[in-house]
Amino acid sequence: MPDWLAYVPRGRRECAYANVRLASRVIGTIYDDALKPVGLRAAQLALLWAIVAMEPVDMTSLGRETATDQTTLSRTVENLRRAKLVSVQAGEDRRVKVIRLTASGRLRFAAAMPYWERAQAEAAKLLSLEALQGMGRSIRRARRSTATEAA
Amino acid sequence: MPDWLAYVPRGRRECAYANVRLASRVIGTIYDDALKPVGLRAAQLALLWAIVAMEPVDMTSLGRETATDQTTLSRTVENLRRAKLVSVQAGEDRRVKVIRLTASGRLRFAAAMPYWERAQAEAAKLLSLEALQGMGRSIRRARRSTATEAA
DNA sequence: CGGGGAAACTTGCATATGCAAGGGATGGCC
DNA sequence: GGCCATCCCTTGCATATGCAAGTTTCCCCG
Repeated sequence: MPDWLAYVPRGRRECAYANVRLASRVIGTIYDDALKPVGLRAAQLALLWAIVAMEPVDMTSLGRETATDQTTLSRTVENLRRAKLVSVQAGEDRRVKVIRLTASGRLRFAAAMPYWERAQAEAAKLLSLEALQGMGRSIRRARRSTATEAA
Repeated sequence: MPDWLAYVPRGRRECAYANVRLASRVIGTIYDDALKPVGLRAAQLALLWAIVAMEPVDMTSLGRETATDQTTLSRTVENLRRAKLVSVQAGEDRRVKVIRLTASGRLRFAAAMPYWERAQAEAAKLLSLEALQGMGRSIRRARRSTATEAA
């Protein structure tokens, strides 16, 4: 048997990325389906959620907290802006863009919540939300500490 | 405090999708970086890996096992084909496409393994690979049973 | 055999994702 | 006051992702 065959995912050596991406796709589909009635994609609600928690917020902070590349945010935020869910204004420092929810963004966010609840319940049937939460916490903690030591 | 504020992720109600997507992005970056020397993206290695395990395999089976939409596969497999890592031929049933690794696909896969090991080790610092594996298993199990009951 | 429906894949469109490179604004340093 | 390094964001390119709709091939049933 050639060496590389030993790496084939038989037994217990599974690729961490393959697992997390599988989970991401499956869970994402659940949320996308559930949120269809409010016309939001799962990723959009997640981004709105972060903005709700942080507003008024600039692109850089948002990227840092959500571990998202600037360039991705630049465009996903623009999508939310086109949908009139957020406003984007130049800050006092005019390099900075200040992002806020609009009134209709708040309404849409609130309207999404019951559907989000259902998706969350659906997801809970597939995997442990607690495990997921632990995973998120541990990643965020690790990122914070590496950011600190890099500074 | 308006009702919707209660849903802001303070305390313990975190969105499952936000967590899994965060993990997916962070882990994906680790693997992408690690695999740069062999010129593979993490997603491409994951797909090659599935093909290695299943070849010769058709699009539909590959999609079922990896929980990937047909249309996504249609294009990601085409990318691998352009890179000459896999071959795609019409099956006996000419609707079916039969996917196999090429010789150079095998070499590249083998070459990627040491870098994959490093990425895997790096990922293990951020989260529990065992937890991730359990999550993957539980999702796959659930999907199999729903597929069965739908049949 | 000859339709018609079903199966397997592809194409059109839209979003998300990120690296490399670019553009404008700031601020510190002279 | 002017210059340049730096910061913040955007654009160009490439990949991944999936729904809706289309195309080709197959097979069953009459």
